[in-house]
Formats: sequence, C-alpha cells, structure tokens
Amino acid sequence: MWAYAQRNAHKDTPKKLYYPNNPSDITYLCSMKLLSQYIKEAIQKLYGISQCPIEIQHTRKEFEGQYTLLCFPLAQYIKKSPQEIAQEIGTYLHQNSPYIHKFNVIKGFLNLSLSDLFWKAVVFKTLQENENFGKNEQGKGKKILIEFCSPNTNKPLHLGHLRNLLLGDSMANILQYCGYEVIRTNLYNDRGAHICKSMLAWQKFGQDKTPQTENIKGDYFVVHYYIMAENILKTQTHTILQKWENGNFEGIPQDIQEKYQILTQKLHELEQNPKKDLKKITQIQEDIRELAQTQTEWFKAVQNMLSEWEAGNQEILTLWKQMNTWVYQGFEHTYQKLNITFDRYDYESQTYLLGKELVKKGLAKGIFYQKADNSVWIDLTAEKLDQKLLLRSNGTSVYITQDMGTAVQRHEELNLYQSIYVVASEQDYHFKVLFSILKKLGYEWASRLYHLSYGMVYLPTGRMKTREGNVVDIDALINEMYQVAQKATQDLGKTEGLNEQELTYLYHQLALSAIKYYLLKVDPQKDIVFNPEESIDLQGNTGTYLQYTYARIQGIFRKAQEKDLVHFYHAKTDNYNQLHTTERNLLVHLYRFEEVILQAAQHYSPALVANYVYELCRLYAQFHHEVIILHDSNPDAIAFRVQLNAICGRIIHQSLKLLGIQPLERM
RNA sequence: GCACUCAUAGCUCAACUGGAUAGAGCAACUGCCUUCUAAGCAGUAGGUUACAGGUUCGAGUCCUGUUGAGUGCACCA
Repeated sequence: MWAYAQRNAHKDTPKKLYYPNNPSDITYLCSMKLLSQYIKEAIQKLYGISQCPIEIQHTRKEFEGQYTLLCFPLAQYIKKSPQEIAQEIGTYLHQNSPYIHKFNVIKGFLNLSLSDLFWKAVVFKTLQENENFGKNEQGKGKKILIEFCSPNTNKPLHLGHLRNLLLGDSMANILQYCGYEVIRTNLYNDRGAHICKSMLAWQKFGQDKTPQTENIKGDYFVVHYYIMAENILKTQTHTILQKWENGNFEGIPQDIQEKYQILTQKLHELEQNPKKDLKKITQIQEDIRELAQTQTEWFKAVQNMLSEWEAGNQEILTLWKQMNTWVYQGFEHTYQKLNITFDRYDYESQTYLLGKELVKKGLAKGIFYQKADNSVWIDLTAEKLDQKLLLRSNGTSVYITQDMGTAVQRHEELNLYQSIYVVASEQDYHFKVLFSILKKLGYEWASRLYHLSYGMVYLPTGRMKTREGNVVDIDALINEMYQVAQKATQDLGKTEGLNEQELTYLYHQLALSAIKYYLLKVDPQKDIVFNPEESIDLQGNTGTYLQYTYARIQGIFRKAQEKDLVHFYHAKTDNYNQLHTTERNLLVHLYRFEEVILQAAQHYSPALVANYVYELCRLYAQFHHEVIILHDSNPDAIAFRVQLNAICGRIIHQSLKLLGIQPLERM
C-alpha cells in the first residue's frame, strides 16, 4: 500500500496594428488572442459584423502555415459557406498586412503563413532579447503551499512516492516560474500502529543495533524491523485461525466469536454460490484474518504501546524519536540523490489533535450533527457524497478532522492563496469530502484548494506491497539506472576527457533524467505500468534524448565561442532573411513556450512541459541535420544559426529545470 | 451493491480540451557518419480510437447504455 498522506483592448485601426511603433506590441500578434482581434476587425470591415466567435489554433504540421482560423462557426453569422468566408478573410488579411504573406484554404480552414520577416524581426528578436522568455507574473504576490511526498515513517520510499515527489517538485517549479511564492512541504505520517510495530520489533530483537552498527541507511534499518513485526503478526494470526477452524475458542470474547461465526457463514454461502464472486470471497477472507489478528498477543502489544505513546510515556517517546530520526536521515539521503528539497516539514504527531475546535464550531452552526453516542457527522448526501464521521464517540479526531485543522491553520498562519495536495488518486474521495466541508464552513480560500491526483504506479506483477516485499524502492532504481547509463556511455566510448568525479556525476544525472522524464511525460491522472527491465530506454522519446540534444547544442555553442563567432557575427543576423524550413519550425515552436507554461500551471500538468521540450528537441535535431550550423558560404546564416542554437539551448535548459532535471553540458 | 477513474498501433505514450488525412518513440525492415556528438536523421510497415447508440456543420474528445480494468465506500491513516 502507498504511504498515505497526511499524504487591453485595442482601439487602434487595423492598419496601425499591423505597423506597430512599439516592438512590444508586435510580440502580442503571436498571441492568438490578439490575432483574433485583427480577424474580428477584418470581419467588421468585410461583413459589418462585430459579434462572433473567433477560433484560432496552431496549424497542424501536415499543412502549410502556422495559424489556422476555423471558419465553420462563422458561417451562421455570415450567411456564406465556410470556404468562401475563409477565402475572403484570407485575401483581406493578405492585402492589409505585410506579416501575412501567404494563406491557403482547405474546407473551412484558413491557414495563415506569417512572413519570415515576422519570424525573424519579431519572434527571433524577442527570443534573443528576452532572456526570461516564458516566465510570467500570473502569480505575483500570491503564496501557494504544495504538499507532496508525505510518507509513512516505517519504510523506505518506493516508486509510488517517486511519482509523487517528481510531480510535486516539478509543479512547484512551474508555479514559481509563473511568479507564485511557493512553499514546499512534506507531511510525515510519524505516528500510529505501523510505527509501533517497528519499535516493538526493535525492542525485542535489535536493542543493541543502530543503522551505524549495521552500516545501512536508516529507513532500511527500520523497515527491517517492520517486516519482522509483520511476520510475527502473520504467524500469530495463523495460529489463532487454525485454532478457530478446529473449534477452539479458548479465551476469545463472546462478541468476537459471534463475528467469526457470521463471517464464516457468509464465506460458506459465497463459496457455494455457483457464480463464485472471487473479489468478495477474498474480501471476507481478509476480514476474518483481520478479526483473528486483533486477538494476537502481538497486536495487543502494539495497541498497548500506542496508548502508552499517546499517554506520553517517556521511554516510548524517546525510542519513537530515535526510530523516526533514523528514518528521516535515510529519506534526506534519497531526496538529496533526487535533487529535491523541501521548505518545511509537517508532522502528523503535531497536527493530529487539530480540527476538534472546527468540529465544535460547525456543530454550533448546524453544519454538522451529533448522534446519540456523541459521535459527530456531516451529511453530504446532497452532493452525492456519503455521511462522514468527523469525531469519534469518545471525542477523538479522525484522519479528516486533522486535515481540516491543518488546512485552516496553514491558511491562517501563512496567509495562503492556495494549497495543493499531491496525493494518489485512491484518495480522491477523501479530498472531495475535505474540500466540501471546508467550503461549508465558509472559508473563502476553500474553493481554491486543489488535489493534484495521480494514477498508481504498478509493476508488471501488479500492485506493490511492502509487506509482501515486491517493491521497487527509489534508491535501488537509481542505482540500477546508474549502471545502465554507465554501461551505455562506456560502450559508446564517450568517457574520454572526463575524470572519475565527472563521470560519476554524468551517470547519476543521466539516470535521473531517464527516470524523471519517464514518469513525468505521462498525464498525471493516468496509471503507469512500470517495467524496470524494459520500460526505461535510452533511445527515442526519453530523458536521455533530451540531454543528448542539449549537450550537442552546448558543444556547438562552445565551438562557436572558440571561434568567436557569437560576438563577431552578432550584428549580422539582421541580414539573414530567407529562413530554412527547419529554422522557421523551430521559431514557431520556441514561441509557444510561454503558452505551454501557462497551460501547465493551469492544468497542473508537468507532462505538458515534458511533451513540449521533447518536440522542441526533435525539431532541433532536424535543424541540426539539415544545416551545418558553423559552416556556410553565407556568414549571415552562420550568425543567425549560432544565435538560434543558443536560444534552443536556453529554452531546453529552462524546460529541463522545470521538470527537475539537471541539464548536462556534455555527454 | 453504490460512487469515481481509465480504455487510442504488438508495447510505452501524444492529440493544443469539440476541428482537417489520429501523431511520436520502442520493437521489425531499408537508407545516411572524410565539416558542429550516429545516445542522431530520413523512409517502409503498423489504427473500425473497447463495443452500440445519440447530440452537430464536425466526436478519440460531450451524453446514454454495454463490456473490460483499476480505485474508493472503517469510530484505520
């Protein structure tokens, strides 16, 4: 099971617009919103219609042009066929703008080709001069808290956490790039029965041992005892079950016996049923096992320790702190390897009592209700959710109560604009309920809470379970990929000129890029089947390809610098006017960077950045293949290409950083 | 039983959120290294977008139903 989380309107005439005095005006021409302004004015001129929908999209690459106006929706406003309309608007724009030098009409699609003058004088210039192209200030003055990773402290981090960590880290980067002040927090689920299990096992078998004496990472050290505890529990449960099956209920309370009888009866019925509902049968079997488990010595000892912990038993608290510290040290090591950092850590042991006051408040307001046994509930059936317990009959809080408290506390203390929870999709329901409760309590920020839900990561053998040992943990995965990268590099004979330290860095970063890109390029919502042997490739659509492209770009850049081409030719790029197709394609795509960043932030999807940068690298590879950047009879061409090369490098660099990948200067 | 999510080439993923002839990579086959990194480029082949209806100028995308897979429905976290 995963670790749970705590888990402008323009008033100028069209003509003026096409000949802007201020260069910054022109840059907006590319923004489809502004292009739509011009088209609106064309329609106004041609047909005298001022209110109609303008739909523009990027032209698909199998057609000529860069922007496409969809004329189908216009047909009902202008009483003509979409083709006719496309033809007329195209002609008008062509005649009235030097930037639109060509157009073609296919069915109701008007494909506009902007002139090389536009791509050179406007786009290229913008990219060249604006070092921060792509950055925006959408989030200026707004503070966002993003909670991610959020593991239990009884076992090492595995693939599920990895996807979580990468999504959280990348999302935080993207939001920062959009001007938000981002606070990264990690909420440790540091209390509960699972921790007590490790503690008990250590007390019994490991008193004299520490991670240092055993020379292993702290989290591995602790999980060793956790598994030990689970095995004891399993054995004891098995013994009890056997007794029960033989009718021996010595020392078992009456109510447990009755429950057992009811369950076995149900199981019997299900097994007799010709339909054989396997899912239900396993469910009942699991219920029986859990029932037996509650009667084991070990389980009782765990429960006992848990209450001692809650009562503040010093000896236990000291041990608890010690165990957790070992785990944290292990985790930190893994974060470091991943190159991921947090701004703060929250601990469930410090938040689990929060939220009770809120429940009282809600009760007073009549938002919640109390049952006869004193437990407190909320009825969300009107929103197609169920009734949900908020406070137990003994007055203690449950998971959601503390999440309510934590949310309110954070927002009040930090004055947050928004909180984002990166938590697996199995908790979709929990967050729906949580957000709904907070809205009902009247917090204005509640409507901006966001659950960044992501699909599960499965192995080809199915779901990972720590208890069953079929887990791919992060450290092992990194090591494995490190070796793959090392072997590939050595086989290709690319180790020359690098010392051992540089090689270690190279292999490590290559391993990380492969892993990170592989997990981030997939839409967060979708499940991933992860095959350690086959899934991670070094060729094609991979992190390695991105690094390779970047390294080549930097190689050329260095060579250009050696030849002093960068500065020498800088002034001459203006003379280069006839663009190669691959050059134009690159400029078109480079210019979309800004838009992609906004989309990624809006949809909470680093995958959009990943797909963007892959496409950019592909276009660059074509460009690189078609022209020889540093050799041409026309020096102006070289000047331009050296600059274009540098711009590609910059945007790829930036994209990789947003994905949490460290770009490599050579490989 | 109820709720939510997913289903696209043999495999892993796209498709700018309703637009054109559904695109990439891997695997297979074929070409390209005496000028910048071949971890690359170009090409061939591969599809009734799970199935059936519906909405409209237009559906992989929206609605309904069917099938299949996953997840959730605890006084656990």
